[in-house]
Amino acid sequence: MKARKSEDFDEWYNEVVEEAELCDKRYPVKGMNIWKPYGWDIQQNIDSIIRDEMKKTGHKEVYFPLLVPESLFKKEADHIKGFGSEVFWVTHAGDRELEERLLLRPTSETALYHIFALWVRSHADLPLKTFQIVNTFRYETKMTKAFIRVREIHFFEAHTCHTDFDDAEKQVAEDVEIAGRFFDRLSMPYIISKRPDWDKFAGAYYSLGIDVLMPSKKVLQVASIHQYRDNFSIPFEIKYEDEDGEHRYCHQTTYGMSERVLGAIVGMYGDERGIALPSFIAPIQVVIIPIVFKGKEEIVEKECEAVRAELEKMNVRTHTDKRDKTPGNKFYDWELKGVPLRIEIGPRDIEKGMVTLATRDGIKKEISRDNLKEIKQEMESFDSRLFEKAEKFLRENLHTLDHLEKKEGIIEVPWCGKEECGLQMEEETEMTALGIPFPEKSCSGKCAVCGNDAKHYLRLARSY
RNA sequence: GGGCCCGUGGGGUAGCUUGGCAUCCUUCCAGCUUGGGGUGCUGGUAACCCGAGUUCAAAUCUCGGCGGGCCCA
Repeated sequence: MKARKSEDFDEWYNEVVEEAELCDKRYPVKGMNIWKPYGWDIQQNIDSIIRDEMKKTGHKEVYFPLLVPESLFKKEADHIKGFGSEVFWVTHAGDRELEERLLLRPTSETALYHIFALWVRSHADLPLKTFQIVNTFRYETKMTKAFIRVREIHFFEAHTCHTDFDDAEKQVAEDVEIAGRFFDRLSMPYIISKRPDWDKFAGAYYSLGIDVLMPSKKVLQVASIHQYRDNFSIPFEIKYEDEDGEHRYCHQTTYGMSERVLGAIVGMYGDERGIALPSFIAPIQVVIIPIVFKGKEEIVEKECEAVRAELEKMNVRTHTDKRDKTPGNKFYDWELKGVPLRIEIGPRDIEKGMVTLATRDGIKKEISRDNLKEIKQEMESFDSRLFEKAEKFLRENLHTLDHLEKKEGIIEVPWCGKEECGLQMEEETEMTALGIPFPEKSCSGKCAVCGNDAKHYLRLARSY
């Protein structure tokens, strides 16, 4: 690594995603990178967390087509207004112009809801809880950045339909819980904010944004939860017959996340040596480095294999690095790739009946060969150290103020709730309004702009 | 949306002002050596983003495209 994380985070980030072999940025279409095997492995592990959560909460996995006819896309007015300028169009097949243009989904509402209208007939069909993990496309005009702003997005989206607003609200609450468990697995501290009306999702009644704080002290939105009310069900005619034979429109919600979660992991836990992975998603949780001396190859090799087998039996994902490189070289390699734990086995260890353990965050100790169970415990404490470090950073950079003041990180200032005051705060601080804290935090001060009684805190930060 | 900078082996670079021979480091491959924090030596593979123009001659000058990075709204 050439760039230093502590000095130039953005440059460090650009370098580390390639050096750690997460992606290859040389594909000749802007904003479309290649997932390398190691990076894809990690992303698959992240996906499996949310897939498990979805299944546990009664969502069914679906997979809808990539192309959406123009006529469907145009059904909800705000939605087109929000996404219209960033869709990729398919206009030709061979050299014949298509009768109706097709677009690559920037998100899948319009594709799904046309069909939901056919699936939902009666109250017995509700709630309808679905999700899919697909690629979506947005023509970003701003600067692209690996995993953080891309044009082909690896997207998780849950879509639900409900009998009424209250039932949809329950879904929003469940989504908040799911997010909590999801980010816990990743040892990742986050904040939830109810987005201001001028910044909610195109077509939503309201939006909750989940943000994390990157080392550059800019926030990164990693997930969103939307309450649509009947904004989509009316134009798409998603109706059901209730117990009394009345026809009613559904209320809907969505929950979405992307590979930005991986971007956040890279940014939040990495250091000058490379990335660091929470053990739950690390493709390799323990790497074994044989310390080979001439004449003792066989003993060392055997011992490594025995340890590997024992760890595998404990369901620890283990890899032995048998490459013909010096140990120091291998240490740097695996640190770059963020492997949580490293075990070194050499003649000295074998004599003593020990193995040498080194954690990715720099703790080195010996553990008894007969007590490899400890490894599980070591992984857990590694994960909690990751969390504590990131949590401390978030806490230190979240400032609750009683007046408007430009600060690094996230600020919370009293706000009367009027759009013009909010917009003025954005302008004066050169920050983006994230919204009001969720759950709501009581605020008794005076609006930092107009001086009237404040209704909420408004959170602001510079953002990616 | 507005402005600025940049594209040379896989990665990082020198050369460009003043047109002609493309430099060094690293990675990679082969061999020996070494092996508890980037061993050493020998040999090898490998590059001027694309297109057009100027010219006897273009990495170098001009225009366009594509790609990358930064700043401001």
